[in-house]
Amino acid sequence: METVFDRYLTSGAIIENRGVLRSSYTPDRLLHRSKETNQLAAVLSTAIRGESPSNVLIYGQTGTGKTAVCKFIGKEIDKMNRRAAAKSAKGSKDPVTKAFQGNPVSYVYINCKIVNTTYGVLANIGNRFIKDWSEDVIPFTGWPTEKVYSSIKEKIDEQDGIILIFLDEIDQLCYNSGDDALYFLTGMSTTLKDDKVSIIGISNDLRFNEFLDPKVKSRLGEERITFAPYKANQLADILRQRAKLALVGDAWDEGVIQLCAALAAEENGDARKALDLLRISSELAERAGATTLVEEHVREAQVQIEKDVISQVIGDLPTQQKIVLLAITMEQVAGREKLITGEVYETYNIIARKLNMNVLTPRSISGMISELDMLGICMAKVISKGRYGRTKEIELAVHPNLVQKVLVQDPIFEELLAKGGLGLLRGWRQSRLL
DNA sequence: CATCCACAGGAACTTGGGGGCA
DNA sequence: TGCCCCCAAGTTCCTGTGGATG
Repeated sequence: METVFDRYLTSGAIIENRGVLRSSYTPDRLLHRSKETNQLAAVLSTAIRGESPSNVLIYGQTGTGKTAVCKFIGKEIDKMNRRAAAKSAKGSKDPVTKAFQGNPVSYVYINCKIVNTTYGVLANIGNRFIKDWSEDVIPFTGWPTEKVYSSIKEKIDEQDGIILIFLDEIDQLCYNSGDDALYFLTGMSTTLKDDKVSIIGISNDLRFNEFLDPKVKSRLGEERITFAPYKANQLADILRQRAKLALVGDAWDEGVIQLCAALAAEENGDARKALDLLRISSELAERAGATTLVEEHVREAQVQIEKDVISQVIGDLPTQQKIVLLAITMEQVAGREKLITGEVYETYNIIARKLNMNVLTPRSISGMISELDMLGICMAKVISKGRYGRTKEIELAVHPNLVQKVLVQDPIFEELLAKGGLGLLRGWRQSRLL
């Protein structure tokens, strides 16, 4: 019996192995990143030899392979550990293995965009490292941070071997909770009996550590590795490597690869973007029933990605921020081109009351407008209107229909938008005057 | 040229919901 | 049960400010 899922579940005419096209997939061989991989391996190998490990800061824009290289290194460490374990029984004379046996290496990878508090980072390290603790000894909240710190320090002290802590998007950690966490972690290696903790910070913001405590800053930045953006031809190599693994042999050609690479190269050589283009265009092509991927699909994919990203961001906004966005959108639909903070607040106030939501203070709304600006959903420029004060000039940066389309899916806005759409504002204004 | 508007945006504090520990 | 902690979201209080206006 045929179901609606069949055509999507059976191996497609174009895609054979979808996972390979995701940017989170780590291939066996990283193309065009051997220099960086070797640099990192060289720094970390001093730790493996038992010398005191350096901390490393890795810089590079999004999609330059920072995370991929770190995950690759992680895989290699796993390999080494397995090799050392296998050979230990026979009393190996292999010098590499010998070095490794003396200093087994373990590592944690933490994404600081997700775990962005001092407590969270420390608890994560504790829960993943401590061998003789059963899982999740440290609760996700409850303990004093100091206690988390001292107990993991104590356990690490007892344990043999080197510990590598990969902190991806380390800048997010600093924005959110200052340098407390890094202070703890960089301090850990100095207060332990032996040096055996190394922090590998990954950031796409070159200036994130400017305001850190100088001591933390210098300890953290002992070694620096910078990742340059990929060139178009390098991106093409990467795409070709993945396409061979992921796509049906004769369903794609060089032109498609070149186009994906060229479009991504325009966006600061972002490999993630390149892979997304290839993956989405293959999916679009398959869904359209095509048997070969052509350049037209790639162009469609580009439009699609753009829209998806924005929809995703808007959909994930907290309710109050959605109300602010709706206020800006409705004003704009009602014909106002440039709003100021006060006007947005007034409209926000009306909508929030219509929805029976709490009405927040102007200070909070001001902050939310700035956030919408940072997310690229609206543009908010601080201007001075002289006698008439200093404020932000606010303008929507996305299409109002897109906002409506996304917000209508939220049950909170469903009724309101289904009834009157974005044009309700004038009616409300008039009824308020009467 | 000082004034003063309408906020910007930092910082400390509060609230409410998660939890631990004795 | 009471007192301790963590954390995010929001509030309160605050000082700062570009430039049209009188």
